[in-house]
Amino acid sequence: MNDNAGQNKNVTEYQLNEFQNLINILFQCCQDRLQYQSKKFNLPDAELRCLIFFKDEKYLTSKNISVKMNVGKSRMTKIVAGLLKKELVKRIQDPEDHRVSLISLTPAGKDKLSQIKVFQDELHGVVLSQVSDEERKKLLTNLDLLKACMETGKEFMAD
Amino acid sequence: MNDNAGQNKNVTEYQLNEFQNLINILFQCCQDRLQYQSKKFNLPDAELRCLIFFKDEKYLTSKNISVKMNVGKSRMTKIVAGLLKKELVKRIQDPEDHRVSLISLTPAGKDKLSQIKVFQDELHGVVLSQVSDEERKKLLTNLDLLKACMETGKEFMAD
DNA sequence: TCTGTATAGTTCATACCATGAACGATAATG
DNA sequence: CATTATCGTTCATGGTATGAACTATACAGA
Repeated sequence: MNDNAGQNKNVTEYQLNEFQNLINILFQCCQDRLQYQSKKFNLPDAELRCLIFFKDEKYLTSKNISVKMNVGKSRMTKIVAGLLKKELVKRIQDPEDHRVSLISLTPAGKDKLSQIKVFQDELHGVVLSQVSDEERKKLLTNLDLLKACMETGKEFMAD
Repeated sequence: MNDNAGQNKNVTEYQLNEFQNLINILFQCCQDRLQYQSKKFNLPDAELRCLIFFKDEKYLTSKNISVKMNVGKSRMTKIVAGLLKKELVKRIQDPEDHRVSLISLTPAGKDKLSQIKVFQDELHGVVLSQVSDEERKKLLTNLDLLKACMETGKEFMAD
């Protein structure tokens, strides 16, 4: 194996171009969606994404979310500040540790979140319903495969 | 058709979740790549992407690139300024129209561009070479299908 | 108990991404 | 020639993100 050093084994020039092209388009679609929903819900994207983590959890700490969102804590301060100002979340002090504050959704926040969820489900439902159930299964399988491929690609980016 | 109003025809809850999950992961992978190559080539992402358009064209105008990149012209001014300062591109006045300036790569810019291309080809080559040629073809077909699905999804976002 | 040491969170400086309005200069058209 | 359109710059604004410095609290060990 790997006896053709430098050349990507078997991958044709055509496949490479096609792949790069498709990935770029797909990526752009995702970005367009983020921008659209950000405008639709009148919420900066980071704040919107933050809200979504409350789908599963009632209380989250700032640190907590910053890990999930993969941003620094200083950034997190600002995101939470934005949500507080819009009164979509509220915060209380953790009675067991005065360093941390527990963040949770206000009723308005819950409402917003459910609207977002409906939008996303509907949109992705529309996208998936373009094809038959048969093809859908194949599509998901292939996306899963692609995920694995890309995961491996990350090792290539280990500087 | 469409006799189950509201409900996305046939799309199961499981498929919906799986799809959203996969898309998010894939999107994140793409973002990670952009960030990595931006760091690797010591170039802001926008400037790097700008450079790539010179793969096919020798001369481009500011307006020209701004359309390709889908950004406003004021933004373009700044991106080009960054590349000029780094001496990766140079500009000359269009002799036929004094309003426009023609932008082209310097030798350093050509060099940078070719390095970027090599990196991207290698990375995507690695990703694709994870699977057999057979699967690769299926994968590309499915990505193309997904592209079409998403294109249709855009109509859903016609506010 | 006192003393590091670790952690949560804020503030500030910096840099990048992107838009939109206002503006000067230069075509192009009538 | 005057009007209109286009190219590009500048400026104000706001969103995304990092990293360093700092405060306050918690905790573990001498």
